[in-house]
Amino acid sequence: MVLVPFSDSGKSDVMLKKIHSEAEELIFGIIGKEDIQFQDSRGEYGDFATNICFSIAGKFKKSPQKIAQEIVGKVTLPKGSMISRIESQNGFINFFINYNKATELLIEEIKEKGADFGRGYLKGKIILEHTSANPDGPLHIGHGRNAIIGDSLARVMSFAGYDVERQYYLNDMGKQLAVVVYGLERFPIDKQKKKDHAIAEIYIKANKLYEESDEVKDTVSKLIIDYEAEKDEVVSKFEYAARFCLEGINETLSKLYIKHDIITWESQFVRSGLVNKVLSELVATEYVKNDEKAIYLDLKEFGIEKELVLRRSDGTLLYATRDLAHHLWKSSRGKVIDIWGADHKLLARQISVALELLSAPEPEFVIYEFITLPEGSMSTRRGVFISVDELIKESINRAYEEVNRRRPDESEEFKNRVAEKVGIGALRFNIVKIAPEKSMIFRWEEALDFDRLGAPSIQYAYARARRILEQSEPEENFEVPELNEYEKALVKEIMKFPFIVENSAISKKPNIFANYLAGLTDSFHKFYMFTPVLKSEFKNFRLNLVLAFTVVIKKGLELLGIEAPERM
RNA sequence: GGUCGCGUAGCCUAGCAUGGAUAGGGCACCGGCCUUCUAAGCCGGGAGUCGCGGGUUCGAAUCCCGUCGCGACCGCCA
Repeated sequence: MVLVPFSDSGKSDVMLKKIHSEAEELIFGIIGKEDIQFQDSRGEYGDFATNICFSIAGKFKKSPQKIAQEIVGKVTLPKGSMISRIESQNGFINFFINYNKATELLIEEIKEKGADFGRGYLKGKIILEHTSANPDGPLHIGHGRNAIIGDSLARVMSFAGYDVERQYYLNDMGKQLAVVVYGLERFPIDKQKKKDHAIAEIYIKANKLYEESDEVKDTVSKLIIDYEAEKDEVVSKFEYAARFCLEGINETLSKLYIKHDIITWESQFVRSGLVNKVLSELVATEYVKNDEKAIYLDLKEFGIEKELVLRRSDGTLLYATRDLAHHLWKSSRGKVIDIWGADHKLLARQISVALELLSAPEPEFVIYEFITLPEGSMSTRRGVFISVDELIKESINRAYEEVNRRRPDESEEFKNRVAEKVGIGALRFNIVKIAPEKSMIFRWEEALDFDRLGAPSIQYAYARARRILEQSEPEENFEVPELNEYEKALVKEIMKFPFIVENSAISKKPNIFANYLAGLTDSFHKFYMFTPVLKSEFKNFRLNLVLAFTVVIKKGLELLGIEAPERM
């Protein structure tokens, strides 16, 4: 692992940054300024290392081994250094952290900043769009992946310093919602069911009629045209249906602790005239082509073989055209990030190029691959899908069984409360920990995996730490003794926290953060096993260390939208 | 057929952007640890040609080329 230096070099209140700067200066003092990188080490190789001697071997006409030896021989560690030892081995220069000093500063910083420890200094407004499922039924687990990646990223980026606005783009002008509106006029809605599920039932039935009958197709087309023309009674029907479904969807999202700041309606960009404005601006470019009255962009020059149709020959506009206006609007508010499924990769490229033609900033896309069922792909239309609601229910049930088994004497209230936190946590974590570019096959036993280093294990580490602190409070002042290997490992993991926040935010990979949190947890469980706190001569110091850990792990869980139970 | 993504032990996965020292984990399997801060934990064990072939490099899981397998897309759908 290469540790990327902090982007804001002006801020040096981050421990690891301080230590790296010092290491850098020690080396520059001997060989002059060079482009230097540090990598994380473990075991006998110390805490971190640099391979600088390999890259300058040619320049100095000496072997890396020799250079490393010479540098290490010449270095004198200043008094009070954050580095305790420096060694050369195989051409690498290995550094050992002065834990005694670093730990004191680290814990003091955490106690001073509290939940703000690790907050980044990145600046700017981010418009992050995620979920954006069609209002034709409940979220299925594919939408769930979108929502969980999007929400986790929003949380991490926000903590890294950005001003993040979370948007849900509601596709109200498509065929799907029109079919739902058609269906609502012919079938009674099941009031017993959750709203989005009731809509799906209508949608599936109506869609069957749609596919079987040209007459129904015409009726639905008429609905779309009337909606676009803003006919009052049709508008109210569409809005009613969309809001009805969205209420159900939001209920699901809120169970996952996911909330959007604003909902944008596809239709609002038509109504405002922005879509037409975009169209006429694009028509003025040299890339526009006409073909039997249809208008499209020829983007071959940009490496995109498929033309982007903006207006059909019948004069109606397409989803992509409206989405261009939508993106233009978003980009006027801030830097745009979209969480999109892999099926939208082509559209993402087309949108990017078209926006470039409009002299608008290009959006960034986080593309995630599909979740499929063992028997094939999901489809709301065919009613073949696993809903997020189902997954939530199963996950909480499974969590309840676990709590009940492990804490049989606790109250029902306790079991239910813990089961919900653990169930939702496991669900979110199991999805966010996987890199978005990996396609997944959904298997219940994996989705309901409560094993080591998943969310329950992280939550458990927090609960264990809280249990210690419940029994004794750390004193304000503490002295750092010689640390054992478990304490060192724990301190080192905690030190990385601000780096990981920024790294995860900049690379837009919340899975990096999730994996870090598992590593931090691992170091705590090992510490816990071998390092008594309450019955130790270093009790006060260790209480302070445990306190620092709870601050960081709690914030870490929060950044993944996972609750940290005080007891479990 | 073309474009994009993925391919790491029986299964799942980290690392790949920024090439470095023994490829980290987890599940499953085997063997240990609860009179000591909650065992949702810890310790130990076996299991790997990093899909395959070439190239660049002092050094490749990581970069380049080729190839195979899987997925997504290639609508005047959304």
